[in-house]
Amino acid sequence: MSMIRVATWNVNSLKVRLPHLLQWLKLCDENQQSIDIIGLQELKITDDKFPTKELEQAGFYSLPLGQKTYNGVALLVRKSSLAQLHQDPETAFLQVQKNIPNFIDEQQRLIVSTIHLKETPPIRIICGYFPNGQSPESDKFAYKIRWLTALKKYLATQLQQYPRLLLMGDFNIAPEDQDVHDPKAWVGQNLVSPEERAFFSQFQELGLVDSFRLFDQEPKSFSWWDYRMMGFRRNAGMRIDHVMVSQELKERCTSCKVDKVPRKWEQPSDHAPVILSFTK
DNA sequence: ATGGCCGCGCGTCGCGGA
Repeated sequence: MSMIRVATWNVNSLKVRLPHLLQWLKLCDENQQSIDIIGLQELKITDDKFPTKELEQAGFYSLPLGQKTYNGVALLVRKSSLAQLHQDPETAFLQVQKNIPNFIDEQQRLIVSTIHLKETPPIRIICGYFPNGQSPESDKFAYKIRWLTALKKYLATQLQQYPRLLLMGDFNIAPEDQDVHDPKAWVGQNLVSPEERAFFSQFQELGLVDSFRLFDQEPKSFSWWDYRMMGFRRNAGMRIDHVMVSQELKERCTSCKVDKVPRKWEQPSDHAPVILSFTK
């Protein structure tokens, strides 16, 4: 009954948050809740500045896709969790895809790879930093819709190919009103619009499951809190970071949790990590 | 009370974030 743990975390600048990331990974280890695979978003650094060495010293291989100032995503995998034949930076990440195929994009928002962990079939991991969308009238929203449309198409083909598929990241979509601290105040805004939520439903129709809702959760569970207005202290947040899994993985899930601990630290990211556990 | 906080860049304010 050996466990795999996958986490997603929007770190809001890896340069600033590397100490938190390392601290958090260590804390998980100490609690016997070691993370095997991590998807990061909002790196805000180019690949030449990615802390490959520090993360390798912490026991992880990295697959970054960064850019200056904005966006940027990465996958990390624990070296010791990899199948023997893949315990090498060259073979840790297989069948890598950077950004959505056939979708021309300046913004670095999607990283995909197949990962072979010990004693379990390979897992297809998709890590995304979905566009924010600003407001439904904006050009940025139109871009978000185009991005989501392209992603949906890609997911459909990936699900045909990979029975063990996991899609995680900062979706910038609160799927339901229970994922919003004050649904009335958010009516008509991005993150909650019917158009964005329809994409989330369509991902579910493709066979992906919101793993968080497979389990009992505290009411008002969120993954992001605004820095302003004492958002975290008032628990005025949103649940916009998600881990979706294919049917074959769904059967194996044992828990999905938001870890609010690092949100309480000094100079935190505005997002908390979400951790999914499933059996091998 | 419609703001308030962060991180970034050729920067000392404006933009983007959600």
